[in-house]
Amino acid sequence: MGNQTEWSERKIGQFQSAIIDWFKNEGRHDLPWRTTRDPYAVLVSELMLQQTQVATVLNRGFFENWLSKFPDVETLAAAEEDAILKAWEGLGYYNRARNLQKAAREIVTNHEGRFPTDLETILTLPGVGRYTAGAVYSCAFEKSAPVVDGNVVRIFSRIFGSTSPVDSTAGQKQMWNWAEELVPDQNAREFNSGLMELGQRICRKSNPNCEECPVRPHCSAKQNHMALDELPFKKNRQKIEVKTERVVFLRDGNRVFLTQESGKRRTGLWRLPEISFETAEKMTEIFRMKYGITKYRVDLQIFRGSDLEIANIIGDGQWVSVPEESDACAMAAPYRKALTRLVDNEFTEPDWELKA
DNA sequence: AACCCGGGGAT
DNA sequence: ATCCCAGGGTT
Repeated sequence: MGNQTEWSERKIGQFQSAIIDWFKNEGRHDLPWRTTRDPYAVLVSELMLQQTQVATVLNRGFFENWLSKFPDVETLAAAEEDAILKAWEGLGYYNRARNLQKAAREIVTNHEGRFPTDLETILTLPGVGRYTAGAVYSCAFEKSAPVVDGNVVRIFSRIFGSTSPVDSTAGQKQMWNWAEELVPDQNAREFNSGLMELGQRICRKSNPNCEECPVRPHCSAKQNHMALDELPFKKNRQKIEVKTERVVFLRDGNRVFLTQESGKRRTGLWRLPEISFETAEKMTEIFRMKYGITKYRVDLQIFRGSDLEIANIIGDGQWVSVPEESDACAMAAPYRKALTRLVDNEFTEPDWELKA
């Protein structure tokens, strides 16, 4: 398999038209980021959608909420970090929110507040890689640039029956070469959006709906009866590690003690204070839950503490009122869930103790 | 090239 | 329980 499709101009044109027509007829044109051509709004959507499913952004109103709080680059550039993290709470990959603000600040200070209109300059914005630059360029400015996301990778690997690993530099390069060759000069927005939506809804990871696929005649994997579920081929699967995390629930009346993350992970977000194994040994465990983060499977254990243990808490913290101040704190999803449940139990059942 | 960064939807 | 999602940045 070389770097070119070896498709004729005529076949390429048929493929492009099939995708564009399918998008025009079957695409979801009501998605909030598709009813606008504001490049800032499109950028917001693309950052939110990085490694995040459409349903997650859509169903919880993250996009609309963000734009209501930060309607333009000037507002976002001037916003407090606490506010942007709170608006991003639950989406994960919180550096995306910080990068979005950095990008807004660069547009304000380096580009006179006007969103850059050429692909190369868009690509220089923080948090914007080749995919996001191409998506903004084609979807907001309706100009031609290739995009390769997880959907496009899946479609191309099946269309071209490619078994070379996509989680490699060579495999990625191949994908981008195909995208460059296939993206049309006109209607790049419809083509790129259609390609991705086709991957999301028809050319799915498992159980693809080939019957309704507009490019089925062009699909090498389908025509050659290859196992579609095994494409795209990947060589490496990540190994999961198990970790135990011990945190403390400190309550004083209607206030709880929280600390702020300062490492590389979930930086700036508030959490239940972490304690050592030795400190935890002297306390009573009241609640336990499991959650996954990146490559870890975390067993989260929550202990009841008193003011005396604050000296043993890692990092700086402060007492916050419940629910007023605690609701305003940006917290990672597991701690938000735990706190909600802890507070709920605490104020309804004085001597509760729950470990499952 | 390998690794890190969250959380959840779907199976 | 596992894969993977409208990826990008750092090492």
